[in-house]
Amino acid sequence: MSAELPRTYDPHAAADRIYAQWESGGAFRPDPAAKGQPYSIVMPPPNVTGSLHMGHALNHTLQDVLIRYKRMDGYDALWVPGMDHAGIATQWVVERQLRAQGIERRDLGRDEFVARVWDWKQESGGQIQHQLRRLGVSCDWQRDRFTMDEGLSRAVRDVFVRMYKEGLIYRAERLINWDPVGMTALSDLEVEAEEDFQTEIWSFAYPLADPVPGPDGSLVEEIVVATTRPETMLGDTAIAVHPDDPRYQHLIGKMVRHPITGREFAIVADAILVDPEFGSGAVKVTPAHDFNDFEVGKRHKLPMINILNLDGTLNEMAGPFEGMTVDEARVAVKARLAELGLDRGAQPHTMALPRSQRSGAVVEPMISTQWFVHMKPLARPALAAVENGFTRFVPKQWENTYFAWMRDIKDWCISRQLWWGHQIPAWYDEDGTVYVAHSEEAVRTEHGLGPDVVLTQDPDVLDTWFSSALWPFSTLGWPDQTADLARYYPTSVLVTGFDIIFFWVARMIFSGIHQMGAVPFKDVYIHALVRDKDGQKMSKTKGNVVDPVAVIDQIGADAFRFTLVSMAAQGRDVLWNPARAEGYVKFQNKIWQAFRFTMMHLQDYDPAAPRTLSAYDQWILARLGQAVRRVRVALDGYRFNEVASEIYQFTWSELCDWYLELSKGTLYSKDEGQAAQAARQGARHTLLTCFDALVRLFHPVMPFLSEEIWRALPTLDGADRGTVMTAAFPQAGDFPEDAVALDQVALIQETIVALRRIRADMEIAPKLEITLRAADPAILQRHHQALRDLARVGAIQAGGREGPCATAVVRGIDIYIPLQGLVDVDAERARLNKELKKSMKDIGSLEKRLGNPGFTSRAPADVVAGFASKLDAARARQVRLAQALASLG
RNA sequence: GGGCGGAUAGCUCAGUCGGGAGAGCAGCAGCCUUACAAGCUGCGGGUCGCAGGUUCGAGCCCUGUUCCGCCCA
Repeated sequence: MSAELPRTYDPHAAADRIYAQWESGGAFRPDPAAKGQPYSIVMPPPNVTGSLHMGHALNHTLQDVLIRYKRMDGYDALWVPGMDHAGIATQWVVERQLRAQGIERRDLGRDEFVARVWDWKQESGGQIQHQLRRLGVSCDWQRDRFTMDEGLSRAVRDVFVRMYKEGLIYRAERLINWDPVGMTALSDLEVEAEEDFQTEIWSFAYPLADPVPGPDGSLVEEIVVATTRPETMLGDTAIAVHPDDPRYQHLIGKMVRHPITGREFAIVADAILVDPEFGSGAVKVTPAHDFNDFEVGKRHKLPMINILNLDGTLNEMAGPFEGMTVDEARVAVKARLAELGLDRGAQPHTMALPRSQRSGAVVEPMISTQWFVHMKPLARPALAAVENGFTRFVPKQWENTYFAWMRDIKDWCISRQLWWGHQIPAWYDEDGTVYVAHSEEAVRTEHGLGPDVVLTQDPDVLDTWFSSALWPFSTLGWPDQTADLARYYPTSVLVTGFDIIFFWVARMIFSGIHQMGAVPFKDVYIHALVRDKDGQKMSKTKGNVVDPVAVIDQIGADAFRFTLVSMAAQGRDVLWNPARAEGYVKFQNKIWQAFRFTMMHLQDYDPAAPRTLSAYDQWILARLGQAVRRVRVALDGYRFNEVASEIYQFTWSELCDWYLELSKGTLYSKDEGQAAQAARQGARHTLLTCFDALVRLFHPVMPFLSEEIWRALPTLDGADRGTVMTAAFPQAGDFPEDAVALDQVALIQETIVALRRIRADMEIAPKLEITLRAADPAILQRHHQALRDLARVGAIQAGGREGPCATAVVRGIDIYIPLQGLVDVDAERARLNKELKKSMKDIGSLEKRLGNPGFTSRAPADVVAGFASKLDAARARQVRLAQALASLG
């Protein structure tokens, strides 16, 4: 059989085939008949325009690890996949394609354009889902949902109508963020600050309508203001100064004249807006184009003058500057004011420039009528839910981020001037009266409007996140009371990145509470961003993007996943380092080699034959049990890097480095005696047992490799094993502790390590056998084979030191290695001196600690006792080493 | 300006009771030993950012501080 196994593992050979078998075999679907509780996850829906990036790969790998673990552990595990319609992004993709054919969106008309978007979605949308399959995700594709599909659209309309009727959604004229390139309103969250934008702060003078005497008696004819946006002065409707500023007391309430339009307006006192330390201490106020000024306008009942068109050019209110872009107007206004002799100079200035997350355009605050969600009433229970632990953030520190945002929440602008998305279920009659209902028909019925009344639906669509906020229940069939909804809501855990805590997590929480009366998930596991190995964010412009699909092509999904899992430490960025990945490719191969070894020795395995288990067999099984316990604890605590670490350590450092080597003596023995045969069957049985459990243990992380090995392993009854996906996840109790075996093998390991060290230090040729001598060699003799195989020990004799010997002190026992003809005595003397020095340092530190009365009296007794016994052992060792040294003369 | 996170071996990072500092990679030395040279064996390498404090005892807790990153305004 082993002859059929390739010498090296090819991660690509069977991956696609295995995945197809899982999927067609229904292994991804939940099993309501499972003995355990439901365990459910809804996938953060990737954008339909997206392709797989490292963040997705990490996100989905972690979810897959959890869902595979729980599924194997007997839970009725459901993982719902899906995609997001990504309003702006998708509209842009399709618009760009049409434009390449010379077609403009507006020429097609709305219905035709939306139809084209659907066509595009059918053909090339969602390639990310194919890429996710490459990664091995085990979500239930039969439950695949899309935020624009019929069911979810109904949920969106339903929520909108309900919340409108509850007064939680309203339409109003407000200052909003306007994207002049995307030509749509944006929510606060969709505006990103470009930090460290270098500009200037430019000062100019407003002439007073009537000059007044200043404090010193001279005539004051102007007031100087400073701004980073000179063009907005066309919309100024006040000047503000601090009420306590002595420089301006005499000007409060006086009027200035607009140097371009001639309008007159007042100098007002406002303690909130004005920082007297900043600039001249006087601020121009443009209520229609600045959020702070808007508040000032409300406080002082100032008029609002909108100077911008929707495309960002200046409108008729800008007089001679009409039609210019903001940038052009800035230059022109400055020039005009300079001509008028009002320029008062400029200073370099660094600021944060608001940009649209999608289009990159500079966002303009603009007065506009839009739809909003009234947030305060929704935020209150959403805060309480997390405060009271109904939803738990992991790592916990993210709760603070959530709280901070929720406590200071602003109303949410949900309307977007786009065509692709959920059109707002609101209709207007010719008087502009608004009616909200599920459909035009419902509007007519509910409001008794006859067919003669002309109704027009609101052309705007809803923010994509409005539908994403419903995802945990809309995907399960809500508003219908489906069986899925009853069984799988609330979901068990949400796995996502911290960058969308506000966009998505928070909104799902208040939506779930409001619509369902229960939080949407019990845990939120927040993972980090994937950066490059130098900690830089991956971006196309930097050219440091790593394509996960290319990595999978190169090293396979399993090694890729294992790498991601091993790097997913809580509260830390994931720095993608190819060197780490390379290490796990080697690990994958290591598993393969151990598997080949196992299969080689299982050829003659007979489950029915008598077998005896050696101390090594019992030892590795006990260690396996410990590894299983630790892996489970790590999985339950979302400590993914520890999961990887435990699997790696056990497989390589315990199973391969020790057990396989220790078992060779038995396995390769030619002894045909009954005892030897039973021992061989015992070792074979242990190999099978280990691999059988080990592949189940690492299946959630490395699904393909585990499946290949699982299917190749023989079964006790010769029956088909089925898929490892639905095999039971190992329990620690399957492999009980065996204190005697653990202790005995630990002693042999220590002995072997000590002997190897002596051999290396003293440069004893690897092929030369050494002789051991000890006062009571019984235990060494019992493990003679292991000592021979792992440390080239020849004879083991009873006795003490005779002639020049090297000395190993293991657990207070002296073991002598006669050096006759092996090595020169000086080398051993040097070695012993080195050991002795170490030992004395050791004793010094222990004595110091135990000599401290504060320690002995205050530290817990078991801790003190622990150190005391360490000191005893260290002293004994020192004596032995000194004797050995003396014996060399 | 407010908040959060990080700083531990040459590099990348673990370190969840406060009880003698760890891994992988890199480095050095030796090995083709019957699963694996994508391997095996051994070795060297640390002022746990800095300064205080609490404690018998601090990488870990507290205060301050420097630098880096992120979020919010």
